[in-house]
Amino acid sequence: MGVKAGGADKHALILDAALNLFRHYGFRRTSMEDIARAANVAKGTLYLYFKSKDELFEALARRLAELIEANLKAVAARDLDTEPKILALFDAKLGFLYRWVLSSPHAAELIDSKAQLSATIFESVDRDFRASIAKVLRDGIRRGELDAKSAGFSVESAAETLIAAAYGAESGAGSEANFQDRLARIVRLCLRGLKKSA
Amino acid sequence: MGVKAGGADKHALILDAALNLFRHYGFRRTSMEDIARAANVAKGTLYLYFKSKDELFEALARRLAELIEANLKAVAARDLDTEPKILALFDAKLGFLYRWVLSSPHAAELIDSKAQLSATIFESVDRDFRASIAKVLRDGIRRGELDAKSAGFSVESAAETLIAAAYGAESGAGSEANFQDRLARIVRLCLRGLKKSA
Amino acid sequence: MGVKAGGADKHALILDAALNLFRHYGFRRTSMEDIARAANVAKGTLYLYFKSKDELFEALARRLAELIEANLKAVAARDLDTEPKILALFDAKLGFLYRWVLSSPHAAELIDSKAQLSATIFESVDRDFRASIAKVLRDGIRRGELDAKSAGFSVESAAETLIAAAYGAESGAGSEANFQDRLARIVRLCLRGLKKSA
Amino acid sequence: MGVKAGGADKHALILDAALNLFRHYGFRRTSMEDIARAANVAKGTLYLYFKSKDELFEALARRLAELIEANLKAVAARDLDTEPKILALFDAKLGFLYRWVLSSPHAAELIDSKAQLSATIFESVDRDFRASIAKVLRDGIRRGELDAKSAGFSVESAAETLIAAAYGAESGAGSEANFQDRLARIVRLCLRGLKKSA
DNA sequence: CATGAATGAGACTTCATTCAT
DNA sequence: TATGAATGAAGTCTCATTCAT
Repeated sequence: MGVKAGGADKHALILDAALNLFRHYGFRRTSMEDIARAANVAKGTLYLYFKSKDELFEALARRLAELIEANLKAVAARDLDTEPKILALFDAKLGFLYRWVLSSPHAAELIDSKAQLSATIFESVDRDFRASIAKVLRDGIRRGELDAKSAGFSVESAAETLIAAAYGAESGAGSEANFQDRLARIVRLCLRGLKKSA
Repeated sequence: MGVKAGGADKHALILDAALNLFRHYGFRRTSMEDIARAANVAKGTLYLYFKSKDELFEALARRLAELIEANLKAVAARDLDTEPKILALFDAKLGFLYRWVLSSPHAAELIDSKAQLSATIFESVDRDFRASIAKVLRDGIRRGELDAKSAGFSVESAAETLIAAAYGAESGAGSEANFQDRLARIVRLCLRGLKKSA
Repeated sequence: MGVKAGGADKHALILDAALNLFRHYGFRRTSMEDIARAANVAKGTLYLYFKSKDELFEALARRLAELIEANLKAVAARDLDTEPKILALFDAKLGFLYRWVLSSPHAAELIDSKAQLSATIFESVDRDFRASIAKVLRDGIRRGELDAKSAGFSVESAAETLIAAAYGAESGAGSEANFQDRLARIVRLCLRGLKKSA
Repeated sequence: MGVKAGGADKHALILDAALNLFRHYGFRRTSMEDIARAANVAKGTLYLYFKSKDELFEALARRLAELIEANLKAVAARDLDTEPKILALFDAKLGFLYRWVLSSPHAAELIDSKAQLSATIFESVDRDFRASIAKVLRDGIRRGELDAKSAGFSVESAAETLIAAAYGAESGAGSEANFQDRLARIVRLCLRGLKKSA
């Protein structure tokens, strides 16, 4: 996952192996045995680093969340126009997620696996993300490009709606290119819906 | 699923029990034993009606698809304005799906379970759905309410984008009310994006 | 089994179907369902004619035994030389058995299935058979062709030994032609061993 | 099987337990649970050593084949007269098989169980065996004791016929003593049939 | 820290047999 | 007699987790 653990950090090594297998075979079809083999450690070793298969999965989710958080921070610092910025933010979160999880044929299972769990982990990321999007919208409104109010939306509602719509870009996208396309079109369409009507 | 089979039609009885359990516990956590118990039949009886657990699931998917198809047909026949019609169509498909599947904490697993399978089964429904949405958009354009072209979309592209966006209404909606709200807002926002810019 | 039951005698009809299936798929791999289907009756009907699967098998064995007994009687009445008569007797029993049972890839299972059972059923056939063979040997001795004594055998012992040897003709014969060949050679060799040493 | 593994070699321990149970109850009537219990291991442990019940059986067959092969080699090296040698060879193969398999009431099933499988495994043993028998016959011919040709047999045909006949010693022998008796008589009778007719 | 043999609950599926019609 | 839907015991195999070394 970007972090190509050499051999020292078994924790990361195991997580890498696990993510890889989960993406290819799904959570359930991947046995602890498989993970151990892929990580070149003994089965028992997994339990030295993770209390259970579920906790291993949780750690994975946590790591993804951290990486996304970092991505978001980096994008937030960049100076971009409204639409490019929105797109960049979506790419930092959704795009990243797509590449590492959603593109898997077992995405659904992975997301489901411990839905509540993931929810907790991604909560703060989601909050930050919503705030970032809202901020961009607010900037756009301040600059007179957008006008949520006349469209009947509060800024928060507009942000939430935009985000929800963007999540739809994944459903059955098939390829990342297609996913990016859809995402761009959804964003474009929604932003147009938020434009000041002359 | 609406059809509360009395005791005669065991096929439906079993499917009802299964859907119920799948929604509550997910596909894998629901054993054939559980289904049998819930349907008040013996384990072996399940195999008189369905060759395997997978086929049982398939039958369930097929039934959902049929019901959705029927819903869509009914809505398509109604005479409504653009936005209400779009919403009604989405409700006939997404709303229905939400109520029976997506609202489950195990929705993802259910959708994933036999992704390819479901894909095949829902293919024709999806096609019809896309066609219906596109038709409404075309009508809107003809009546001068919408103008996809000036928004930079072909009708097909607009329909696809709208549909994708609408699918996002589900992600973490939490409750049907919230889901309906989001859906309405997404549709409103997107349609506004397709309005003729004065 | 020669008796091609028309439709009146369900008893025989079922046995025919069963033997056929047993030969092709073995006792265990043949379900009562299969037999019922092949016999064009309902599963429950089987239980009107046979108390259980085992009893059905038993009836089959009994029928085979009867047919063999009849065969033996017919051959015993024929006027033949020593070797041809021995061969004819073996064909009436072993050959018949080979054609209907031993040639099956599941012969072993069929023979085993209820070994004790079959033993009882075939006991009298075996006794008659041994007696017939012994009689032929005695005739041969009387005619001066054979001389069991100088070979170190009593007539009974010679008969038993010859029969045992002949049973070996089946083991891995592969085809009936091969089986017949082996049988002929074994008989020839053994009879030569019983010849008066000049 | 002679090798009473203490507790270290579970592989052998399991095979011993399995052979024992198979002999008493047959292949199918013996469940993996039974084998596990008899070997004092957990069900899952069986699958650490054998991929499936069938493979367990296969391993058993292979082990028997190896032991027989060793037996044959030992006997082949001994310097014995024609008849004793033939008997010793038969005992090394058939006798051994009788003691470990054929004496079981479920012998047939065991032999049948995976007939093709066993066939492959025992193929080379059988080939060696046939060669050994043929060699003894050839030696006997060279020494002038036997004369296959005047009996109308080639050496190979004589060997094959003798072997086939010997296999008959098993059918319904009842006890090993009886089996050995029959075997001895069959061999004696057949060898007498191959003697030079003065 | 690391190993991997061992465990055993639990899952799916088959099929001989019964019984209400 | 005849039916065939229903039963449920029994069987094979998987895999997360533990623990002695």
